[in-house]
Amino acid sequence: MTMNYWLLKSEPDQFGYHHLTSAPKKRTIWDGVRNYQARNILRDQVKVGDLAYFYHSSCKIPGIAGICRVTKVGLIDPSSLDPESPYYDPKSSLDNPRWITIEVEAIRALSRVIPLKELHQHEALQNMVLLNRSRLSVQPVSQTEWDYIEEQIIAADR
DNA sequence: GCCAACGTTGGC
DNA sequence: GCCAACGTTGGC
Repeated sequence: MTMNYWLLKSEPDQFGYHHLTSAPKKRTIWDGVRNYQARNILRDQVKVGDLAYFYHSSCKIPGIAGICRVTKVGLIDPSSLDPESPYYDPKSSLDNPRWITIEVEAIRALSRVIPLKELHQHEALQNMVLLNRSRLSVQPVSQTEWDYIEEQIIAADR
């Protein structure tokens, strides 16, 4: 069986990692993604059991804040069907849903946010999607990159 | 708040 | 299907 790794962006002012850890069952539906490439990844590639970095964007110190695990896939994004939601999409419906997403569960917060600036400094991470396609809000992390970050950055903090 | 990068829309 | 105009993301 193959294991996939991902990076999910969220603005901590709206929903930070601590929101996830204090949510019921430490879980949340990853709603509000309205970019087709990101949607396609969520719909077609992300599997239950995959791990993901929870990344804080558009904030004072952008970076990786925690780790989460995928608990459900193939969910219709509820916000897309809710006329009250800022993410409402009138072109989406229950019968023909346009925005498919996942549920994730908090695994652990990192002892510190690993700043984007720091990731940039590692030669081994120069090919990370995060450092090259900065606007994609759901993106793959390679096994090599994941292992490097775990071993060289996260473990080094302990 | 600025602005570069880049995604989306819509006229043709 | 092209591409100009426009909107959004996100680091700084």
